[in-house]
Amino acid sequence: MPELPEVETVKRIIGPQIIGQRIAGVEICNNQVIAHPELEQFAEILSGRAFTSMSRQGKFLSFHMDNGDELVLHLRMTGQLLVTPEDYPMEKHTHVIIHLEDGRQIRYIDVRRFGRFWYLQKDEADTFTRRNKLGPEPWDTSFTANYLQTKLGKKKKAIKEMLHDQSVVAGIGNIYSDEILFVSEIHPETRCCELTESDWQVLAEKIPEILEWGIETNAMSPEEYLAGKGKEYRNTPDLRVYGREGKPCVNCGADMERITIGGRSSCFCPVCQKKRE
DNA sequence: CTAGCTTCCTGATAGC
DNA sequence: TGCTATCAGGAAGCTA
Repeated sequence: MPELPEVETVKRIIGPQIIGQRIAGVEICNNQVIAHPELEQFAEILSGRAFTSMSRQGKFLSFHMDNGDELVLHLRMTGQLLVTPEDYPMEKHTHVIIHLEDGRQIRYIDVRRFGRFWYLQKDEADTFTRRNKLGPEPWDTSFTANYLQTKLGKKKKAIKEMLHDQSVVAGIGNIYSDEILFVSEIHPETRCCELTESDWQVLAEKIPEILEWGIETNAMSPEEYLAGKGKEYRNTPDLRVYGREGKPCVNCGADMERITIGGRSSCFCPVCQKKRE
């Protein structure tokens, strides 16, 4: 699933291919993925605009337009963006096709159709995307051990669940939360109120470290991306934890275990990640 | 305010 | 072999 590192990867791959390009037309094959404005307006308003830059906030992607408008996209579970030649084979779950003036296309593919587009005109108040509810990026100066401890230190919820709360820190999903807790040597079920000051310090350090590592290992060429990696969002990042139930821990060799926390599967090493007493 | 449950959606996989 | 049931999960919406 695309999390912060994968969304950043999409931005880095797609951005350079489309910046400066003008939109010739928009085809919408499935209206569910357009959240705002109304369908007819969406295609109409995009046509003729040119892309000036791309940015990312948490798991939200933004395309900035030459007139100050902004196209926002959240990929949710299975959303994919591809820049293709005109005659590139069409994938089954293609919902939006943005035609560029040079003939290439930006295609939005989403098997489960949870992803959403919003088009915001310059100065239009964003009451739609909830980006204003996002917490800091992991690299913000405000993202510190003290911030985490103050925000979460009294909560009874499992730390694993709270790492997914986008208002605490933007960008973490189920895969990277497992990786983060593993390198932090914290059991995913540990209640936030049971974590020590040193745990919060480790988390404040490991969260940006793991997400940066994700971005670095995802690095790939646009050709590799189009050839199939775009489907996985990541370039075999060698996950140490996620999906390794029953396999040996890369640190100690013990069998990795899997449990369900807040409805999400969680993998961890029962030896390296002990619960706090 | 929080906790817990449901919804959205399809494809992969498990079980019979 | 072929059917049905379950699971996967980001985030919002709902109830208590």
